[in-house]
Amino acid sequence: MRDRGVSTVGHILEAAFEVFSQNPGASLADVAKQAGVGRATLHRHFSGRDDLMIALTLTAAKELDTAVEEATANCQTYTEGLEAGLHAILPLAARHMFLSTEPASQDPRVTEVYATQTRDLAHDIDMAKAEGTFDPHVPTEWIVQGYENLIYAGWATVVAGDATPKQAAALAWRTLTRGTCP
Amino acid sequence: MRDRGVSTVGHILEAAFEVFSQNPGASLADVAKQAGVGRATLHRHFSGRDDLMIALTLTAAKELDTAVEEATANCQTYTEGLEAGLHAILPLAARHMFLSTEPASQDPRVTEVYATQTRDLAHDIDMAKAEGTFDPHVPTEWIVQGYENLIYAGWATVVAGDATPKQAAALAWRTLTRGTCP
DNA sequence: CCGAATCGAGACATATATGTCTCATGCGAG
DNA sequence: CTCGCATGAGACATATATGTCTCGATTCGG
Repeated sequence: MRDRGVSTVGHILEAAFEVFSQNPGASLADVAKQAGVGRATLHRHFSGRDDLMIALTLTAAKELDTAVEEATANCQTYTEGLEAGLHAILPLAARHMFLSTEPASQDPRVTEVYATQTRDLAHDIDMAKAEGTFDPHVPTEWIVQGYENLIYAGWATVVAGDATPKQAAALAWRTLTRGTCP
Repeated sequence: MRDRGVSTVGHILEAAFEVFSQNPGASLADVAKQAGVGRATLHRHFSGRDDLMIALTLTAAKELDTAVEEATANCQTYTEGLEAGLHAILPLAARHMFLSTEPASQDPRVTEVYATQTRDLAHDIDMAKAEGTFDPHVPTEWIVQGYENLIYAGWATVVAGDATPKQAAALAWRTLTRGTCP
């Protein structure tokens, strides 16, 4: 197999992340232009908008998975893993957030990916509860939401120029665990 | 002036909040249908999509302002005010969140409203810092982001059926101030 | 060098969203 | 009751997004 095909698909996906991050309603022509490919070429690889969105979701999930696995490889506890994972996810948050505002895809692979991600995160949080990191009286569902949304808050802070990714991740973790009190 | 005109505009705005909350890319026809008015009637009151979005933004800002002012009328401290404001804002978050993903409007009224909101919140947080509620070493910009995003997290928790609005607001405030540690 | 595959550009048809217009209807004011 | 006004329904034109197709250029393997 030539690598040109793979490269083209990669360019399109990368361009789609950039364009849709800035404007979720952008046209496929905008994506093709950003990717530096013809509009027809985009359609050669993705049958349409839905198909592209599904590919973006699966790509994003894989990127996330890889980044988290790599970051948590040497972690001894679930608590450390969650903190390291937060640091790993934050720089990737921008490209993935627009997907959450997308009308829910009916594709079974997409729904399964989301379910797996949430389930795994909830599991790790439950384990971290057992390690004494989180109050057992606080619902795990809430901590999941807090984890995800504080990552988004961190990314927003980075975009605003008010922190580096590392600083933002540290603030997010501190807030989730100890809050912002003195 | 008859009240029918006002009522129609109100219905359209209300419908737009509902429709765009679920699908930011919905058509104006969808909005008109949800509002129970003709498509032409919508165009009689709003020149187009942009005009409608601006009206939604200003309406949302006014709703927020009213709710917060009412909730904080009897508060003695800035800290109490922030907590009461969080409780007041959370139930309204759903209708406003989609506006933040909208491509930034160039309308001066919109940009000014956003600037004022953020400035006021930052001011209150600075005052609450002086009251000892927040660590002065934590950037105010971060606390602003945390405040806003934990509200969103709370709303998401409510939508998921995992908490009541009151519970979610309490969890958000607790997390922002003390975190989720035991 | 030759052939196959892929690509960019662009023409073309279609679908949807948008904006404007007309006309008949309903409802309240006078 | 009659008039006037806002409305609903729908026709109409336009713009944009989308999906398909063709053709010539480029690139890589043989």
